[in-house]
Amino acid sequence: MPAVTDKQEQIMKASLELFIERGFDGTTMPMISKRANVGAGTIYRYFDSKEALVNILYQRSLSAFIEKMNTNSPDPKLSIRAYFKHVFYCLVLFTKENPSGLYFLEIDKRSHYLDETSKEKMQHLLHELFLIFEEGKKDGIHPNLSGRTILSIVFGAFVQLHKQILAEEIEPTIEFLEEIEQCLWRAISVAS
Amino acid sequence: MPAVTDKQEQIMKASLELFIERGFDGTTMPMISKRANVGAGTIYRYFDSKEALVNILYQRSLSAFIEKMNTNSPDPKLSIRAYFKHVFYCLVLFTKENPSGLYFLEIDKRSHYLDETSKEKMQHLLHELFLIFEEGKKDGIHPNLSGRTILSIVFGAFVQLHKQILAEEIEPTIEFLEEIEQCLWRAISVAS
Amino acid sequence: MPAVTDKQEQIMKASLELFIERGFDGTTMPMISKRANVGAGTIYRYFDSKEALVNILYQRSLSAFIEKMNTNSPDPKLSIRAYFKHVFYCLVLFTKENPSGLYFLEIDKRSHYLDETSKEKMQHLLHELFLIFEEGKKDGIHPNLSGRTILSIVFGAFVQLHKQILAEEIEPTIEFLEEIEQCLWRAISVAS
Amino acid sequence: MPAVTDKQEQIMKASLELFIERGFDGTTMPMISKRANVGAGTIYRYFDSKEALVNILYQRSLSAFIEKMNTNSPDPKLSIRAYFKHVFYCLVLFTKENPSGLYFLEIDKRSHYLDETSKEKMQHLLHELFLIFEEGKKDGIHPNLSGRTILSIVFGAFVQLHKQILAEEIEPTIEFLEEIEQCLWRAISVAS
DNA sequence: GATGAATGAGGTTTCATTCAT
DNA sequence: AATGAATGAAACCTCATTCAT
Repeated sequence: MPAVTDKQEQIMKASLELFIERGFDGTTMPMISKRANVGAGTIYRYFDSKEALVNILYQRSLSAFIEKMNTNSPDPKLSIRAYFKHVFYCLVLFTKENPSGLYFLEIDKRSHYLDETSKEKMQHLLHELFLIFEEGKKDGIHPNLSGRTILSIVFGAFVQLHKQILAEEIEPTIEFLEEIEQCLWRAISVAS
Repeated sequence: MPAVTDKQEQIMKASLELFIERGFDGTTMPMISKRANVGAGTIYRYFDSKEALVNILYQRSLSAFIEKMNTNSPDPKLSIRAYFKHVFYCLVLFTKENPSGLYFLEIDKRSHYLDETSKEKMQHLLHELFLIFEEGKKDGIHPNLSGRTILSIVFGAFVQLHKQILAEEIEPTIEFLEEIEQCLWRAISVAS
Repeated sequence: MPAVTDKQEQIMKASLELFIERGFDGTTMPMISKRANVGAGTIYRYFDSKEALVNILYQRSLSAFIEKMNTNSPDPKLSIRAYFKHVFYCLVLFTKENPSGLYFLEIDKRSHYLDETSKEKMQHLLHELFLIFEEGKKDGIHPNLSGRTILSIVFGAFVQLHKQILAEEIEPTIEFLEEIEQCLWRAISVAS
Repeated sequence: MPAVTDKQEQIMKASLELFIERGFDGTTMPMISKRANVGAGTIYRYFDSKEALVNILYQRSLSAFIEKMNTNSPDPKLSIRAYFKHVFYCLVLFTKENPSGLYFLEIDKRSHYLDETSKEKMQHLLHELFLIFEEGKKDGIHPNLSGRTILSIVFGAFVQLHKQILAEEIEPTIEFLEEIEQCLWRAISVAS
């Protein structure tokens, strides 16, 4: 990924925030340019179009998340419990560093503004996780839940909690996060 | 609520579907009129504006859901476990009868197109449920989770699963639903 | 060709005039909508885009001209002199009925806004005339001039004269036109 | 006229080419700067604006043409036939040395981007030629054609032929040019 | 009551021009 | 002197809404 200029960073930050607040179609280019403190035309020096912008943000968020997932990852085959904890705290750290980035994990894959690359990239990540959780059934994951189902439960719950946190209706203390992690593990595992 | 004409019904059905598929801002009035097989002007005989339309749909969905919740409701004070099951199957039934209606349960309360009435109505429903789940801590609900947190987990997971079902990536058999209900209960309760 | 509504007619008239006065790129949609006394959006009910508009006008002008050429056409094989007179007075009549239409005969075939259909249609007309004038060499057309050259001379001169007439610097009396016709025939024929 | 720097020359060459290919309004400053291999800002070191640029080019082309016309010019009063030949070969030489410059001889004098100086300069040249061809009626020029008409025929035909040559649809051999010269003379003269 | 043609405000995007480097 | 990033006015086009039929 090439070096990113100052203006470009401002534009990406402003866009992400606005896409969270108002969605893609509810965000206008003038809104972005105003929030980013740049001229309307400047956005087009860095991004071909509004669609190109959202797709680049999407793919960047996804890449950043994947990179975090691959860093210090425990082997899921040794302990799915440890791996789940890893996934959970990746989500936590990712949202902490990049409070608006998580938004992209919840966009419907069929969104009319995502291009093929974006869709495939997300599909690929999900598929890898499916396999890992399927495999995990040997080691504590509830055998009646498919990998896909597990991901829906965990991501769905996490994203919803994150929204509450952003809205400052919930405060994410360390104790709270530990509680949630156990709670989601209980959901998808067999009692041990 | 006054009787609802045929055309009005077509318009509401088409709007709901489109709002799910493309979001509020991504849906245009011409799209709605075409899908509903009515003239563009006809929509304005029944709804003052696009915003009025989405708010009426939102409030209708909410009312329908609340009515279902109040029908044959077990007393949460007698058994929070039974009450939770009731809530869960209300969600299930509601989405079955009204596959697009659930969308409105997930709209961010800060959505720029919701009016005060819509927001308050949702706030009111959530508050009642908060109280019930808080109370339920005496009776099996995990004491470290706030009512708000519980709702986020349950709704977040449910909505995400529902999306997968709509996308036909998961099939909602009776066994599957029972499994999910237990799974979510495990998440929010203390082991018994 | 389908019936043409009133508004559509106004738009086409205004566009043609403006394309003559200012060229395609120098004409803006607001200019057209103002001259045609319609809203900016109305133009798009009838034409997909500015490019579609100019191409439809181009092809309509060409068709109208071709139709005029095919009406009461003398056989070029019998007398190329008579046929040339026919071509000349087709140009005259066409520009009289449709003062801006002639513009389209002079647009460079490589214009960046003409689509393939437009280019081919013009190419086809020119090709037919080439052949006729080539053939006419047996019968008075100067043998050293190619059909293409003849057309360039005749059309080039005619269009330039027409511009002067539009600018009211020349008055097109009947005598004047007869003079021009003879003058252009002298140019392309061998003295008889 | 001041010495012309290298960059300035590149810019003028690129502009002329593009104005021919795409017209004034269809040519953008970025296109010019790219074709001229200079920065966008550099153009503004040499020319105040896009309009100033086109007017300078216009007037330079005109001056160059006038200078060529005044060099070795035969006296039109001695032989209008010789003078016509001179004019014709001035056009030929001028377009050979400056293939895009001729473009400016055909621009409609009412072009919205020409300034008063440009229009007057052209008007002046045309007026001088008018007078000469009017005078020539004593000496072979057809008495029923006004000077203005004669110029329209000759310039119109010439410019159209030049376009075909640029498009490489006609090859301008010496024989061809002689033919054309005679052909245009036939058009505007009385048979001798 | 129902329609869809018409509108113009406002959307996305381009481009002539400026100015810090 | 030369550059090209930055700008915002204005381009093309869309769409919520109105209204004559």
